[in-house]
Amino acid sequence: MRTQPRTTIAEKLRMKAAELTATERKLMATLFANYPMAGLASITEFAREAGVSTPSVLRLAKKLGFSGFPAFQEKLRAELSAQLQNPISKHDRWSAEAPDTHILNRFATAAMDNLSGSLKLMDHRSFDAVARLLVDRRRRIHVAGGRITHALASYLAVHLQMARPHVSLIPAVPPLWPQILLDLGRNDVVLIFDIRRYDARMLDFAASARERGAKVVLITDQWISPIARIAVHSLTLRIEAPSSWDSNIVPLFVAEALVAATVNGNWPETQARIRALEDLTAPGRRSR
Amino acid sequence: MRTQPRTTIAEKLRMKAAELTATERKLMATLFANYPMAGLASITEFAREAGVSTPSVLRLAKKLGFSGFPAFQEKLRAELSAQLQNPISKHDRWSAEAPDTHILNRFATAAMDNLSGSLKLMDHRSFDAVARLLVDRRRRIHVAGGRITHALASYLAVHLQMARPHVSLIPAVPPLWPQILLDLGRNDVVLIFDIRRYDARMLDFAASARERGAKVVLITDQWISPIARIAVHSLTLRIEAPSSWDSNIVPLFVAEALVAATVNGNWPETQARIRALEDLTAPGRRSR
DNA sequence: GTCCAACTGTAGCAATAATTTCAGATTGTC
DNA sequence: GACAATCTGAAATTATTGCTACAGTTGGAC
Repeated sequence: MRTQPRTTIAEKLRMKAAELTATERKLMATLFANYPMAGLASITEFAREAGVSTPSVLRLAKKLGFSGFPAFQEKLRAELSAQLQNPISKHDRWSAEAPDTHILNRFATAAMDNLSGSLKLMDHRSFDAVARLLVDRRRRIHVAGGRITHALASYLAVHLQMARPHVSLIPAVPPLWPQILLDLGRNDVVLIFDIRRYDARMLDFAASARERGAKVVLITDQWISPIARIAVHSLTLRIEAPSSWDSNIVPLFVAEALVAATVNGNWPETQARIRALEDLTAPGRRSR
Repeated sequence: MRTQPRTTIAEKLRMKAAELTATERKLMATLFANYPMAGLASITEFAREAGVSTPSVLRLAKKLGFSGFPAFQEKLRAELSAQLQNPISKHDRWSAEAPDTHILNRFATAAMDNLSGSLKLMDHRSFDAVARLLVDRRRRIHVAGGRITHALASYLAVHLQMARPHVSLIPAVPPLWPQILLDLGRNDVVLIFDIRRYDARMLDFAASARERGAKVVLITDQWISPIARIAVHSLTLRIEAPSSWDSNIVPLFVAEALVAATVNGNWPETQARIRALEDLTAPGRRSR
């Protein structure tokens, strides 16, 4: 006995996702945002919810093989009914179809715990102070990361470069560092990602940067890198994961939040910069 | 904020049970037999199901205080929707001191929504299929990303390299791609991050890779990159952020989950590999 | 630039659902 | 058995939904 229909509408949608049009994907997203309830209202309401026209809903229903909207809706009801009958399918799961022990669900739980843990651990005034440094256009920003965190540093640098001038990524190659240190001074900010398996050379680099007057900002894990003693601001995060390695989701989260804070801190200049950037990227056509 | 309406229709019905007429009790029984699905069909069907006439249904709805059948039905939907709502919303406030409008809290909320939304959008069987490809030691893995997502690709490549052999990062420089394509064949897997502002050159690359027999795997956003048509597996994610740019937290999440799945898929070999790697990293103290 | 194909929304029409009206059925009371 | 009060469903009416036709728009190919 099967409790779930052969192929659910959710599955059909995922299978056909590639061949859906932009409006149809809007509908798909709306439906998934509140599955399957969003599809149980009238076709008019569903369309309005997704911000598309009623015929678009109809076209999607037909694309999925239904004779019309009522048939589509009836299928949704049937699915829901089957799901409600089956007590095992606790709807409070992430990916309702996958078991709790599935790696996706375990990672999702861990990510949530890390995130909420980090926000409690982190001092939001330190965050604001770092954001102020990044907003200040007179300062030069250098972003560094270790072997694992270099990708994060790179990500942050790329985004900061879009938001403001004078941002550079410190290469992952220690022999190149001396010449960078040479030019550091009081107006420089060195933002370092240092997560356990702390790199001794990174500590040396941070110390030298500070000696030369640069402000060192640290993003680290709950075991706290030794660079914290040198840094003017440290953001401490939780990074545990159900795997052999730590999770860098929260560090990325902080990086993105810092970028957003930088952008918000001086929106007019950032906006002008983005415009100029787009003109350079697509020299042919005018930006809309 | 309450998740459950003050009094549900079920409660109202039980309270008023005494003053209901015989036909109305039939309706009540029918509704309870399959609560609340039975009431979500049209008034006609519900009436037929219970073996009464449509006006009787209407009278019951009015007796319960609703303006008409649609209002009654909407209430049922709202109840069900609240019941199905997943418990992420239950998570209490992040950093209690900072206001809700603080960028950290806003980002945290967005990240959570994206995560839960992505897990609904994503097909976990596709995820498993991708994981199986990554576990297979005979295949060569190539990871690619666009301008923004290159950092993610790099992150994934670095971690996969620790877990298994034959992993390479495709450089962010399109002129270098032809020589990579040259060597692609049936045993190659090309894993591409493509998030909106889709890169046309990346599409060409993916198409060429497929022509040569490589398996293309795509990680994309809810607007779905055109590469999806070429890929054997596509993972669709939600990436909206309260900022000028999209958030890459969820793509990173998937990358980490894929690494974990790869490691789990063949733990003995991975473990041996990590040991060997550590010996090479610290060449001075050769073990035994 | 021009064309073509695919996509999307507006507007009007047909189908169905929801509501009202009213006549018949039922029940209990004297 | 007659009457009144209440309940119920058939039929008619109204409101709304679902569907179709068509035309404007977009984006890509050449």
